[in-house]
Amino acid sequence: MKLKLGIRSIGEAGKHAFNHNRQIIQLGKLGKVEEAIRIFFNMTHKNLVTYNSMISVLAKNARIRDARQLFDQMSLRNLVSWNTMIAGYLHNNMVEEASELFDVMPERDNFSWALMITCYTRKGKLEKARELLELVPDKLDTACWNAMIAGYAKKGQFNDAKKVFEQMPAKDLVSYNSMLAGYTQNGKMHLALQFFESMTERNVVSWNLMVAGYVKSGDLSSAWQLFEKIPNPNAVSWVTMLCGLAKYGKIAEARELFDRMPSKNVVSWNAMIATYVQDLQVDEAVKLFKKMPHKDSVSWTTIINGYIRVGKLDEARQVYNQMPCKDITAQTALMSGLIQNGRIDEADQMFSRIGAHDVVCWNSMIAGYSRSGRMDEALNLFRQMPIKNSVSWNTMISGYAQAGQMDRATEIFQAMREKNIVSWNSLIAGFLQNNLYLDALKSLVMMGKEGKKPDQSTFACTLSACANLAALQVGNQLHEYILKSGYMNDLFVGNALIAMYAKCGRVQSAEQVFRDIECVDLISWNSLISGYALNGYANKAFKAFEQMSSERVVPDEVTFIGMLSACSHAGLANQGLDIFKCMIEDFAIEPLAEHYSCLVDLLGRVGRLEEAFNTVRGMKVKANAGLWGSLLGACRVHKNLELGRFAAERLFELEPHNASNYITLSNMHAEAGRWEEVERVRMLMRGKRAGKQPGCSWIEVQNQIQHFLSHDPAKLRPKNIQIILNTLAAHMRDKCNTSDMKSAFDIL
DNA sequence: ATAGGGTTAG
Repeated sequence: MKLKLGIRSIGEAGKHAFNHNRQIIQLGKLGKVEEAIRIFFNMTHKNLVTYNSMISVLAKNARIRDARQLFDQMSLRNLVSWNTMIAGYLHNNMVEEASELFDVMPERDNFSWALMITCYTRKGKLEKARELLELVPDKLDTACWNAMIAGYAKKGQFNDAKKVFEQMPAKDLVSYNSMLAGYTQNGKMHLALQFFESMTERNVVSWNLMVAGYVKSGDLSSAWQLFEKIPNPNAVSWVTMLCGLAKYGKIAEARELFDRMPSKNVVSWNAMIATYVQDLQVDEAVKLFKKMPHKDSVSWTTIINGYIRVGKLDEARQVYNQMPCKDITAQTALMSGLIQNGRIDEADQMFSRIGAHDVVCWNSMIAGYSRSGRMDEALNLFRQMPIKNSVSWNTMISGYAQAGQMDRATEIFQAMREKNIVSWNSLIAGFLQNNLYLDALKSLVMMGKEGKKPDQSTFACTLSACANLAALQVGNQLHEYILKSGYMNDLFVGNALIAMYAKCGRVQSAEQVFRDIECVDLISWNSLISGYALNGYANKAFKAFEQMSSERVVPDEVTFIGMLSACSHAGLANQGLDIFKCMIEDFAIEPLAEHYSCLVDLLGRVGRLEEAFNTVRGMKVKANAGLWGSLLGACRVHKNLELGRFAAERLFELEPHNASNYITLSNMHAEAGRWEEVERVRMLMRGKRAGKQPGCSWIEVQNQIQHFLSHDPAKLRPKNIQIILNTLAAHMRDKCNTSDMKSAFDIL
């Protein structure tokens, strides 16, 4: 009797534990770790599964250290406990820790081997994964083989993937899909289609892969055709197609699809909300958010981010406050919102109050400090964070680079164990930002030696640095490199090349690149037009504008900045005015301060100062320093002291520490013989402690950068350069009215 | 009920 009762009570306790274990797992999936932990501690009858489940939940919710602690505390472990812990490390990208456990575990099964192989493939250590695959005792278990195929396929090593695929004794559908994923994820849709059609058996995952592949490669109509043929589309199929439409701006079509979905899950709702957020239609997003039956943390976070993206921080905070269970993602979202609005100290307070930071949260705070130039605080956090990922390291590298501390950036870079493309890009961009071309180029070469191929952003950032520095020689070398590495068809790279050549004064090369690009976009046109403008080719700019219109490319704000500045550089005031009018009336573009700035420059140069000033008075946007600077310059040339003084005073408000504004005004007074005024402005300048940044320019001659500082001692210059400068000065004196050009001679 | 391999949302 007693025994029976005992057994029954154990049975009931077991049932109890069973239910609690399930609860723990479910809460873990919802990200509610704290609640899961509470249940765990309140359980009187914990069994082995309870511990295993708790370890899994902790590991998957950024509490990997707690997970390990619990694992170590267990008096009895089974194989699942070991596998769960290894899976936890896999989830947190901690391969070394996983490998240590794998080495000491008492026995291994197929799960253990597959886990470890996946660990290595995720880190890109394919040789290591391959070694392990050879050692797997059970050759018929497909998971290990499949993990290996996926590893090769994701890296684009199709031949290796295919070899493993053909070698494996028993294939299942996942093996086929892993191969297929390799093709679709790497944009090889031709191969993908071939493989897909050769498959005798397909499931919805195979179809979904194809649709996603077409979406990714920009072939929306093929994606749609395939989507419509899917025998039993599931939620993933619908969401993939929806996001495909959203990606190409077809918001209304995406909504239509959403309304047609037979069964919507949370992900479907979240995808639609994210689509509206991405399109900055936050009100629409909120409407759906309020309607959706079950909100999860992604739904809440999307709305919070949506409000932040449109600058409504208060609304974001309200939503956050209403959120029932604030997980780390939501906390980080709001914290980033504070950072983006420059409220970094509030963000830091919030950071301190967060209990369990994950890597993303640490990284966001570090990025916040780093972007505001507070590198000491960034470093402090970086040192404190328990687990760093590549983003953490890269943030520090670009932070130091922006702060002009390339020695520190290099130190961080060298201390990094696994450098990725972004690390190299950050370092190279840093060198370029700090005018260290040679170091940048050396890094580019070193990067190649270490087996890392530069990507489009390597080229885009190096080219834009070359453009800003007019470093033509480096730009040319990059161009050759780009041609060799096959990135010429990338629009980012192509457009950066156009801009580089244009800014280096090589209009013909810019045109050549423009012609070589297979399918130009608006940015390509804008780069070309700005290039013409910059180099004084107004007629070419006009022609390009006509041609782009005939090809049905619709100009934007930037196009018109280019067009107006083309007119301005060529002294074509009336055409400029016409274009300005056309922009507003025919293209419904609201002029920005930059457009007005061009207009003022345009009118000011030809002496139409009254009109320039009336333009400024009539404008709706706030005038910027560039605009007042143009007006002041024009007033000096055309000797309008009264208006010049007005413009100068606005400039003193906007940039009180910029000495050149004070100097221009004081020179104007001097030229008019008003010596008391000269003294007054000089006093004002001293009062504001305005410092003069010496005028600086440089050109590249035979791979050497030659710097020129205004008023630098002539003896520091090479003799031949000084001779050229003197000759130039003589030419200028010959052509111009000396008193007007006085400032131009400052450099000589 | 807890651990592995292929597809979707922040």
